[in-house]
Amino acid sequence: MLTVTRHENLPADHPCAGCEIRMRTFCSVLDASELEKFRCQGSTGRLDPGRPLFHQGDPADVIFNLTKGSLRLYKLLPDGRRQVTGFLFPGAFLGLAVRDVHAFSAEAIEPVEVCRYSRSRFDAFVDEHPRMERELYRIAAHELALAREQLVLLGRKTANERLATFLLTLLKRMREHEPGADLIRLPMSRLDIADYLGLTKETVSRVFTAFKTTGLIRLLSDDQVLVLDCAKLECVANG
Amino acid sequence: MLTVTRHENLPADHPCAGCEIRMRTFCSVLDASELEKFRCQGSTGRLDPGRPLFHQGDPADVIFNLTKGSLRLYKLLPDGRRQVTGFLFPGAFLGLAVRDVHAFSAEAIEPVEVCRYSRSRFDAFVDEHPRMERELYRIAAHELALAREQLVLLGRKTANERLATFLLTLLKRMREHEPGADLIRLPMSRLDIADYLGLTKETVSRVFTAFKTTGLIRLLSDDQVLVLDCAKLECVANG
DNA sequence: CGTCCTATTGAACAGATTCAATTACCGTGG
DNA sequence: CCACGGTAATTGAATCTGTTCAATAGGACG
Repeated sequence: MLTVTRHENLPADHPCAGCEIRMRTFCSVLDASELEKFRCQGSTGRLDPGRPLFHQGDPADVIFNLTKGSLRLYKLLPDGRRQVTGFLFPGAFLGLAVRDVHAFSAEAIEPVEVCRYSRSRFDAFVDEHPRMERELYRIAAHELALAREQLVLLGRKTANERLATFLLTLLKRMREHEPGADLIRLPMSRLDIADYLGLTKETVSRVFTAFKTTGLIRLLSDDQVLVLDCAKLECVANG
Repeated sequence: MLTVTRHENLPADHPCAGCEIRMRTFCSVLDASELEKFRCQGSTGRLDPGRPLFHQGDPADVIFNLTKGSLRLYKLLPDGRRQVTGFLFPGAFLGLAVRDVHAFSAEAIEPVEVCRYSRSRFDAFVDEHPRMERELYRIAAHELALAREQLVLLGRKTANERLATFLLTLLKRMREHEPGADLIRLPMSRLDIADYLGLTKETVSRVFTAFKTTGLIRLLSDDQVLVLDCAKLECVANG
């Protein structure tokens, strides 16, 4: 979602003080010591894989900074069909719903650590710091652009194109941290990927196999993908 | 997208002065006479059906208030596949891209009238009126929520569910203006609907026929749908 | 009344799903 | 160290939903 940066000015006892990632989103407005003001009591949270951080419909009175692990965000249909709307990685903020309840659920994919902040105190801060509004707007507008790209993927792309696009997005994210990287880690299951791409886990698996066969990727393990031919993958991604 | 309201304080020579709809979005901050400050020279625009207001990639230096008619917003894949990301109706604002170029194209569906405003003057105004930022954020967050609902539709719903959901959305919009209404006008073609719902025009047509056959709707004409059984339509929409 | 465009309908087809079976992997305990 | 059990991933075959391509019908307009 957004690039991250090292933080330098957190109190030593801060739960995030040991982790090297830090949300850059608010950096222009909010440094880490400012952020500190909104910390909740018992501000650190740990989640085992599969555990929910919150569910759709839960009151959105806390905001989170994901400091370790990864999350899936999803919506459910009444009969249980699931659409994963996104994956979050360390550095991401979540819980910034406009409504007072969450519009989707958030679950840990791997062991997760989050920092909790008081929503009401954060809101009050925003009231007093108008430039924060601009930051929030920027974030929402960025997410909106991403969501619309995903509309194109879900509405018009084939299974091959979907998975290729997905892998390239992850690769691009990797390369923001580590230029030239070609190894993608997939903490999420095939089912998660399928529910993100509007496919079934079987189809995702078959497309992985097809990409292996055609020399686009190599699977080092279920969750480690080596991108062998990035250019060709981009061709596949865009039809 | 957003409810509209009458305007009372526009100059008599304003191109929007004759139309009864007005964007309510900025009402808490911006009244119509304020908005007036951002008007461009030759601020009224008219568009014939099928004509573009702007294309993906065009510089986003003007913002528009749609005062008459309707627009489709869409993105294209290199090979011409199209995903319609939304339809806009009178009262809608558009052109508020964060980037300096548009991320999608906008075309008239019916004869359209827009009011043009200077983007740079508007931006300057926003700089001076922090509460505008909040308004912009609210809008973006709302659109984001809608886009995510559409992700569920495209990723996980069947053709029947998609069309039922679409008709209900339009009906709900109608009923905000006119409670109890059961007649939907469809200014867009079957192809537009198909490209919005991730289907083909043939499938859309077939589902319309199926809905007619099962007594859910009646087609008064190609672009007039009478909803006969709203409750049952809702059942279809949610699986 | 004829033309043009859109919508509808039909029939064959295709891509993805479903259901079922097999394989691979990982941690546990003998 | 290896056998075992459980979970996730892969593969196969049949099926199905929606697409594609083609033909027909319907409406608006000159």
